This record gives sequence, structure tokens and C-alpha cells, in this order.
Amino acid sequence: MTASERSCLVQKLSHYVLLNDIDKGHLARLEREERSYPAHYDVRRVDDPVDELFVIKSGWIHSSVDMPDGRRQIVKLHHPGDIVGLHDIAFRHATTALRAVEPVCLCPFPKSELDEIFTEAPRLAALILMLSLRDNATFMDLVRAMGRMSARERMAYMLLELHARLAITDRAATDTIRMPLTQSEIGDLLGLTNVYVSRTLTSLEADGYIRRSTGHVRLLRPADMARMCDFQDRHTTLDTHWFPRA
Amino acid sequence: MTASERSCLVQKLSHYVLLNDIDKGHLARLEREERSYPAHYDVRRVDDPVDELFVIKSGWIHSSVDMPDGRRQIVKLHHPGDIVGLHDIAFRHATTALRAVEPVCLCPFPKSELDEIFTEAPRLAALILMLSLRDNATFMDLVRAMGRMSARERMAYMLLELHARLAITDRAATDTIRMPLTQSEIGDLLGLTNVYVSRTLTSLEADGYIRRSTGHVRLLRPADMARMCDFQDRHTTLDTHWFPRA
DNA sequence: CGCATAATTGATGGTTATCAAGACCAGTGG
DNA sequence: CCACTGGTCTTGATAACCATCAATTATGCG
Repeated sequence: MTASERSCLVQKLSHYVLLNDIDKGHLARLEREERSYPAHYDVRRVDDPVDELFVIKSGWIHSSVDMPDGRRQIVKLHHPGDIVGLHDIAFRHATTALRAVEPVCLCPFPKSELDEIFTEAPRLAALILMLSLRDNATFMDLVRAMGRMSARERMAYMLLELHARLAITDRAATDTIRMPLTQSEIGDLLGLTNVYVSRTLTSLEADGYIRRSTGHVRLLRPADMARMCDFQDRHTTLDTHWFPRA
Repeated sequence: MTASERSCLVQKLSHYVLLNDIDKGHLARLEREERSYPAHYDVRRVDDPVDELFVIKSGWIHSSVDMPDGRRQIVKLHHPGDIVGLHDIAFRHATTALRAVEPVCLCPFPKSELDEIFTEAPRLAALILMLSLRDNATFMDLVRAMGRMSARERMAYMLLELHARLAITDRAATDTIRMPLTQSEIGDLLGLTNVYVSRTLTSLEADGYIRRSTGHVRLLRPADMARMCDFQDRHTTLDTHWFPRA
């Protein structure tokens, strides 16, 4: 099992359930192949046929939906160990575009692998469903942020969400977040303009909430920020009691 | 199978896959019990323990997330035949509040029923996952609407989304939508105020896009509205090719 | 009929977008 | 080592969209 030791996917999923060797075998099959892409590469466009999914080995990816006139909304960030494109398998054609934020390494695997997981590994199937349900919960959080929060609150929300999400794999509890996104991308994620992202970050920094250095953000007052946006962590604990027995 | 004939759940799911008698048996078990609630009843509050889910027999429900200061965001509407609360089973406590829009009849069932479905009916399990993935896609659409669309575009999006969703069970292809939501609730759904919802609806009506009558909205120029907000239907067709065999 | 809730309408203000110019920064080639 | 270059970030001025506040009208229900 040395191969699966190094797998971000196995590492991430093991945070929630104890995986047996059969499960790990299934997961290892998802990471057989590797492909690398440069920064800003469009891995998939909207309406492309969806034959394969990806496990991210390294680098960040984002899913976005654009309007015909060019307005862009980034709907989700994907990090190493994430399964990407799951939400598209319910449709014939891709509902979102996938784009590399930075140089990435992806492991593509065919839809049909899921078929086997569903018939042979009900516990893994339940886990995949749970990840989808967790995604749902974070989307609801995001909808609330976009519908009812000011720019400053949204920014706090995004930083805390990123922090909680990355903390699962980065065991060293640190208050610094690597931030490879440009301010335009942050704007597309929060429904703001790059200009206002700049002003908001400057203002948060002036008020002592964060400190910025190139490519990184440090959270100086995370508790105050959590209060500011009523932040809920959806990542560190999930309920697996309802899973079928191993 | 007379009982399942009348089931909105079976009717809705049958739109996507052919269900055999064993599947229908599983689903029928979800609707054994019934409970009725009056309009505006809070079926569940945030942080309540989540022991049971619901199938809606009649009436509309909504899921909402509030901010401590009272700002409210409705994140999802639920209609007859929907399974409600699925997204909460990934957590110990409810992430959203459930509230009856109008008088409703719900069928509660315990989480543990899902366990059996996952071990005994992989095809149903796949279907449930697909519904969750479809929800994901509609959340992404909603995030785009809230992040990048004007009030008028958002309103068009919401009306078209409702229309497409209700069309699955209402076989009679009609251009009229029943609308039991108040304008305040529509505002909470779209991230607007009740005042601006009123202005936006009035303006859409003045421009000939819709016609309102008490409790109903008629879509006069659905194609133009779809173009206005780049609407994508996520409900009428889904891809079930990847499902395990029956 | 009377009451509570919902919808409308008007006046004003705040948050954020837009437009535009300049500063910074990393990488590149001379 | 330095100028060049393209992208990113910052800052200022102005404007649009939507929120807020407040008053009035409409609607539905007992």
C-alpha cells in the first residue's frame, strides 16, 4: 500500500472513514494515469462531452460558469486530493468549465469506474454521496454569502473556508494560506470586481484582520472574522454513522 | 402497486429511470408515515439533531440559512415528490432550517432507511447520488445568478427554473406557474429586498415578459427570458448511462 | 366589516461597478 | 546589470443599482 500512502485522495478520504484494502484498491485505480497541464490551461469547456473525471494530484483548479457577454462566475475551487467533475456525470455535457489556476497534475479516470464502485463497494459509494452532500452544504453557504453578505464579509468567509478546507490535508495547523488566485479570480469567486477586491483586502489588512505577502495571506484574527460572517466549518467533521457496514 | 402509483416520489424518479418492483418497494417504505403542518410552520431549525428525512407529499417547503442579525437567505425550494434533508445527513446537526411555505403533508423516514438502500439497491443509490449531483448543478447556477446577474435577470432565472422543475410532474405543458411565495420570500431567495422584488416584477410585467394574477405568474416570452439570463434546464433530462445494471 | 399581512410607490442614501491612470512586480532579453 | 514588457495591483472620480425608510393601497381572512 505504499502507492496509496502517497495518494492525496486516500489521505483526504481517510480523514472521514477507515478504508480497508479493497476500498484503497478501488481508489488506487482512479489514479493510474497522470496528465500535467500548465497554468491557465482550459482542461474542459462548457458543453464538452463528459467521459472522464479527475483526481487532482497537485495544483489548484477551478470550475466556472460564464455568461454569454463575458461575465464570469467561479463556482468552486478544487485542491489536491479532490475528485473533480463529479457533478457533471449527471449530465451528458459539462455544465462548468475547468481551468488550471497554476501548473497542475491530474489523474483522469472514466465514468465507468464509478459503476463498479457502486456495485462492489457500497461503503465507498456512500462516501462519494457524502462528499456530494458536503459540497451541497458549502454551496448553500456560498449562496448565503453572495445573497446576503457585504464584500468584506464575503472575503472573510472565503478565507476561512479555504483555511478550513486546506487544514484537512495540511496537518501543521498554520494560520497562513497559500493564495495562488489573482484578485480578478477572487472577484469572480465572490461576485465582485477586481477593483473592489483590492479595496476590500486593503481595508481588512488596515483593520488588522489579515496580513498579506506575495502569494500568501495570514489570518491574524480568525475568531473575529468567523463572527463577522457567521462562519461554519463543513470540512473537519462529517457524520458517517449512517454508512453501511464495512 | 396502486400505492406507488399515487406517490409523487415514484412519479418523479420514474421520469429518469425505469424502477422495478423491488425499487418501488424500497421507496414505498419511505412514505409509510404522514404528518401535516400548517403554513409557516418551522419543521426544523438550524442545529437541530437530524434523525429523519422527509418526502414531500403535498405543499412547498423551503430551506434557509439565516445570519445572526436576521438577514435571511432561502437556499432551496422543495416541491411534492422531493426528498428533503438529504444534504443534512452528512452532518450531525441541521445546516439549514426547514419551513412550510403553505400547508404541507410530509412523510418522515429515518436515516437508517438509506443504509438499506445502499446495500440492497445500488441502482437506487446511484439515483440518489444523481439527484444530489443535480442539486449541485442547480446550486452552481444559483451562485452564478447571485454573483453576476442583475435583479431582473435573477428574477427571470428563478421563474424559468421553477417552470422547468414543476414541468416534470405537471404533465400538462403550461406556461403558468403557481406562486405561493410572498415577495419577501422571493427576495430572500434571490438576495434582494421585498421592495425591489416588487419593482422588478412590475417592470418585467410592463415589458411584457410576464403576467401576474393572484398566486400565479404566466410566462409570456419564455425564450426571451431564457436568453436574458442564459438559462439552462437541469431537470428534464439527466444522464443515467453510468448507472449499475438493474 | 375590520384587521393583519402583502404589495406598491416615492424619496434618499450606501455599496459596489465602471472607467481611467499610475505603481508595482516577475520574468526576459539585451 | 538594466531596460523592457505584460500582467497584476492600487488609487481616484463618477455613476448605477439596489437598500432603506416611510407612507399608502390592495388583498385575504375571520
